[in-house]
This record gives sequence, C-alpha cells and structure tokens, in this order.
Amino acid sequence: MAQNLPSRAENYSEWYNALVRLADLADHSAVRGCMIIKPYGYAIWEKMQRILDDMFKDTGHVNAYFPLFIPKSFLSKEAEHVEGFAKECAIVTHHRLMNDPNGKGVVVDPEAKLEEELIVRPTSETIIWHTYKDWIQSYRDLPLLINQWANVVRWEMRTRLFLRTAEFLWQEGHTAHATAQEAIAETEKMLEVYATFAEKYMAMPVIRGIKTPNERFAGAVETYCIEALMQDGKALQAGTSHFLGQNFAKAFDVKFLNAQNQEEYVWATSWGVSTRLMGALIMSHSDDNGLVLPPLLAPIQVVIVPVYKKNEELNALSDYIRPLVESLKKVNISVRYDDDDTKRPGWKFTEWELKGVPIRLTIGSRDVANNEIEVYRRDTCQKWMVPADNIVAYVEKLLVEIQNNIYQTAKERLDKFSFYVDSYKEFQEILETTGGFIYAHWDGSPATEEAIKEETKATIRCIPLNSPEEEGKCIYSGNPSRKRVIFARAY
RNA sequence: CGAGGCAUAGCGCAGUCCGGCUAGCGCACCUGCUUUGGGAGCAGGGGGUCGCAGGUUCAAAUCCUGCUGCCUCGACCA
Repeated sequence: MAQNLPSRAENYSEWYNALVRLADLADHSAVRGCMIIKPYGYAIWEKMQRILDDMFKDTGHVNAYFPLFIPKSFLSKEAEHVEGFAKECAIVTHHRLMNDPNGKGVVVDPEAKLEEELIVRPTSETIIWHTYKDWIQSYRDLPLLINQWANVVRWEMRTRLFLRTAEFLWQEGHTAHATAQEAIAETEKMLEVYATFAEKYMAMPVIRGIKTPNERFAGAVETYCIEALMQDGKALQAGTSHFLGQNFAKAFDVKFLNAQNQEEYVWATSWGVSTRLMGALIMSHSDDNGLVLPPLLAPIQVVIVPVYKKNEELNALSDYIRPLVESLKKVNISVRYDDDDTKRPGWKFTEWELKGVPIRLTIGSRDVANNEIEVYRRDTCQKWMVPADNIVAYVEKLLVEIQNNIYQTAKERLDKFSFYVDSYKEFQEILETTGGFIYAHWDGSPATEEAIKEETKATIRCIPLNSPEEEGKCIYSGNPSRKRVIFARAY
C-alpha cells in the first residue's frame, strides 16, 4: 500500500520519520534541529491549540504575550532554574551585521556588541515573574491566571521531528496565588485539563503522576505529568504542570499584602504542552499504512472520492456529491471532495490513508444508481456499502465510534504493556523484550534511580497519583518501599 | 562532543574506487491519446553552475587540500 513507508516492526524509528514526511506533517529545515511544520501538520496543531485554548479560558485563564528575549541576568536569579537550562540556551550577543571586509557576504559587526547579552527563552518563568512583581501588590490582584502561546528554543544535541526540536511551539501557563493550597489546586487542575485533552481529543490514554526529584522541572517544588505509552513500548511525557512554591516569587521579589495587611511571597504554578503532542498523536494510533487520526483532531474528517470514466460522468457525480458535501458541512463535519482529475481513485485511496483521514466515502455512477455509498474507516481499514439516504447521520455516528475505538485500542495496549514486577531480573527482561510501563517498588533514593538508569536506560516516569499504598521491597536495593512507581524507557 | 553516513533535476538514487566524448535512471512535471471501483499505459517533451572554495591535469561529479550543511546512532533533555 504505502510503498515508501517502512513497517513499524522493521524499524520503528524509520517508520516514524518517514511517516512524518510522507503524511506531509513536517520537514527538516536548513537549520539544524529546527523543523518546518507543513500546512497539514500545522492544521492538526491548530486544532489542538483551539481546543486547549478553550479549555484554558473555561478554567479562568487569559492569554498574553511576553518577549522572545530574556536578559541573561534574569536566568540566574533562580539557582536551580539556571542550573537546568544554562546548558541549552541560544544567546544573542550582537545586534548588527556588516559587509565582510574580505568581500564574502556579511559578518557580525564587532562594534555592535550588546551590553547585556540576551538569551532566547527556553521557557518564560524569569521574564514573567520579573513582570509579575509590578502587577501584584495585594491579595486582590490574585489569583493571576495567564497563559501564552509561544515558541521556545532549547539547544538540544539530538533532535527528532516533533519529539525533540531545537525550536518548538507550545503554550505556557503562569499563575500566581495567595496560598500554597490554591497553587497546588491549580497545578492539579491543569494536569487534569491536559489528561482530559489527551484522552478525549487525542484518544490517548495517559497516566497522571508526579515526577521524582531527579526528573522535576528546574525550579519547581513538585512536577506533575501525564505519561503516555507509544507503540514501541517507550514512554512519552505528554504534558507537565508544576507547583513552583515561592521559588520564583523569592527570586524576583514578588510579594503581596494579605487581608491582614501582612506581606507574603506569592505562590506560583506553570504548565505546558508542546508540539511534542504531535509526535505522541502520530505514535499512538498510526499503522503501517500511514497516519491514523482521531476524528476530533483530524483536519479532514471525511474525504469523498468519485469514481468515473468520462468527464461528463464526473460532472454528474459532482452534482450528486456537492449537496452531500454541504449537508456534511452543516453538521460541522470537515469534508474534502477530492475531484482532482489528474489522480486516479487508487492513488487517492492510498494517499488519504497515509494522511489518516478517518472516513472515506467512495461514490461512482453505479452507487448513485443503487442509491448507496461505499464507506471506508481508516482505523480498522474496513469498507462496506451503506444506503445513501441517511448518510450524514451515519457518518456522524461513525466518527464518534472511530474516536472511541481508537481510544479503546490504545487503552488496551496500555493495559497489556503495563507490568507489575518484583524482581530486577524480570524488570530487565521486560525492558529488553516488550518494553512498556513497569510498576515496581523503589526505595525513594535518587542514587538507586540513577543506578537503574545507568544499567537499563529506564527512568522513573512518574509516581502515579492513584497508586495504592503497598508494602514492598525496592527491586534494586531491597530496601523497604511503600509505593510502586512507573519505570520505562522514554523519548 | 564522540562514531558513522550523506550532499548530483522538485523528490529518491546510480555514476566517484579506476579522470575522458552529450552526466544517467525512477518518481514527479508538461503535451497528446487510451484509461479511471486499491498508487494506470504508450508516445513525445522540459528541467543540472554535480554542497562551497582552492589545487592537480590537455581534461574533474570522479584525484588532493580546506570548509560548510544535513541525517542516523550514542552521551544531555520537554
């Protein structure tokens, strides 16, 4: 079918790379580590944005925009934060170019050195908290619930389209609160927003959890996360929500007067999801024939392919199909009538499968005469005939069914590849064979976590929020443990 | 940063070891005819400073030197 697409079994990584390109989602750019998001890929991202943005607004947040550049000195104000990000910052040192005196192109004008160098934001906590200092005086200014959609740059050594690029798009929420409890509630609320988005819209089941200190965001008191499992058994962190305590408030001296007229430091959160979600989406559902998109995020939900011999026949079919397109649009189904005369039906079938369109309707003169339509669903690759009369309602229902089925399939895989393990030997075996989420006891020490990572490349993805207390022994050290954590190899 | 690989038409590649005549193939593109229910066939056609800069030579995609960029795999991370 999709001849150029390697199978997942053959080489999962090649399959992913090829799929991103063949499905027209993104491309490598002239700049190392940076990607070009192509219109079809961007359309999916736009859908994600719109839905998430509505969810943020519904939970009381407003959008704003802060600068791309951050004075270098800002970054160092929070010790752990700078420690975490210093190694991967792009730095602006000059503001002007000049003609090369040796005649070739342009060079940096040494006269134009900046007095204070700027870094390109790897995240915006510092510039935002610098600003919040001016915005917050009293408890009446709180809570401050702001989100921004932006690009950020992290100078990664190794990159992959969507999963890890030097520049990526994301949203970052930054909120300020009067009490720790309220900030923690916000952190948890936004984690739940992410989890709901992942499961309901992306059809991607996730585990809600807390990061270990090792894996925590630089500058956070607690990092909450949603973790998803990809088809190759590797975990992918799909979103994070941080309780920042008073770390940034102290670093940037952001205080407020409480109702008792006492000065207090503000409590903070930040939370974000990025274009990495695109990678998660691709790897959650797609197969060896190409992309499989959940209807709620598919830019094109239904494609209609006409089958005809002569041009007059196409005209007649178009007269029949156009009203159908209109009635599908009327119920908010995004539909594409592919009447391109330069491509044949077989080519279109393969192409739209590659691009993951959930439903294809094929209509030829024969079908018009029989008053029926051929329906093909991408998730199961099945096709069959249905009466033309109630096709709109039929398609509406089928879209819902596909959305559910994709989720169910992913959920079953997650369950199937979740293992409860009590010995280190078994732990290693699973990592070497199927991969997956391994629920195991851990003694809580960073040293043990580090040792396991060294030996197996598996990291603690999270301490699941809903995991029950349970007496056990750490699989590595044998020391007592009260809870299982999730280990996996990760993207 | 380490180790590999690649750079020739829009895309994918061959040619490079062993220098030589007009730089070739597949896909895509253009024209025409036949086709159209799972990536159509035939015929004709257009498209290239062979990554960049030097050098060797009668002659360089090919040999030499230097540079640049990208990809893959590792160490770091969302």
